[in-house]
Amino acid sequence: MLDFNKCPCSGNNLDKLVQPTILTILAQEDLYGYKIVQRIAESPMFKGHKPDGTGVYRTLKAMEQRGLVISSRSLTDTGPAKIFYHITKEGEECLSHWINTLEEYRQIIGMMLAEVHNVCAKIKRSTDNVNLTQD
Amino acid sequence: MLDFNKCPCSGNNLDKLVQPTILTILAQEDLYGYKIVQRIAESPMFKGHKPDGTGVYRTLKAMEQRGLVISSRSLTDTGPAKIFYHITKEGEECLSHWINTLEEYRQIIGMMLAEVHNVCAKIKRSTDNVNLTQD
DNA sequence: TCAAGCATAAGACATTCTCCTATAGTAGAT
DNA sequence: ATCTACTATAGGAGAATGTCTTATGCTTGA
Repeated sequence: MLDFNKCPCSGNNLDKLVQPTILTILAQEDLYGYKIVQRIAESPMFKGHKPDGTGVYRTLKAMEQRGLVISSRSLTDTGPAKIFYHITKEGEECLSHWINTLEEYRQIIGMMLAEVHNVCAKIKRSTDNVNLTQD
Repeated sequence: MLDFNKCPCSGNNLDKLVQPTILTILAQEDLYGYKIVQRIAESPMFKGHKPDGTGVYRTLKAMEQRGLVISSRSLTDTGPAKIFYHITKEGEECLSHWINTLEEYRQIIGMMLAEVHNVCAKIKRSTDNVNLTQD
């Protein structure tokens, strides 16, 4: 039997939206990787379930190379070394681009939804008809 | 200078939604790979730009292995061999699951949008203030 | 007969994801 | 005192995905 929990139809496909999530977090305050992981976990799309830490650290480094954020080691702190990330002007610009893109995504998903609804309703009707005939 | 056209903030991140798109297409009529590629291209998220054919063919095979669709070679046709795909009961069930998932995605993106809007407005205000002070 | 489009698909490389492991410091419990 | 759990970062490896090139062979029209 098909396990729909392991099917993309049950979600867990919004991974690529981690980047705007990080930018949104950093637009509000400078933070280090570990805390960013926790904040991402709190975001609506992760619902408390932490994303892979390694992935986030690597994403942050990639984002720094692309000039969206800059990092600095914390000097004041005792405890394990933290690497704080600060959003750049380009990062802010990138985030404002995301508004258009997210709006487009929402529209596209809305259109898909309308179509899927439509198609599923048709399927249901024809299934019901079969059942009626059989009864 | 950062090229935002190559940034995910400019879109092209909805690749994983190819599967529900295929299911939606096949829920309406049996079709073969090449035509499916064209239909996907027509879908709102691809805006006329064709997805990679190899990828679609492989996705279809994977979907068949998962029991969402079944294939059959066309017998009647002259011309190059076509492999028609037909949606299964499980495929239809999967598609109906997608309704919930897409609805959730739309909600999540809506929440993200609200937050990004909010944050960008703050950034804009503080930038404006700096400009005012400078003038 | 030549080019363009139809139709499928393997190969190969790049990118991305995820799991496992390693490090090292801190805080609280037993 | 020492042990466990948590904080904090990160490399390595293999799996999964994505994408580009190439190959095959048929059809249609110039």
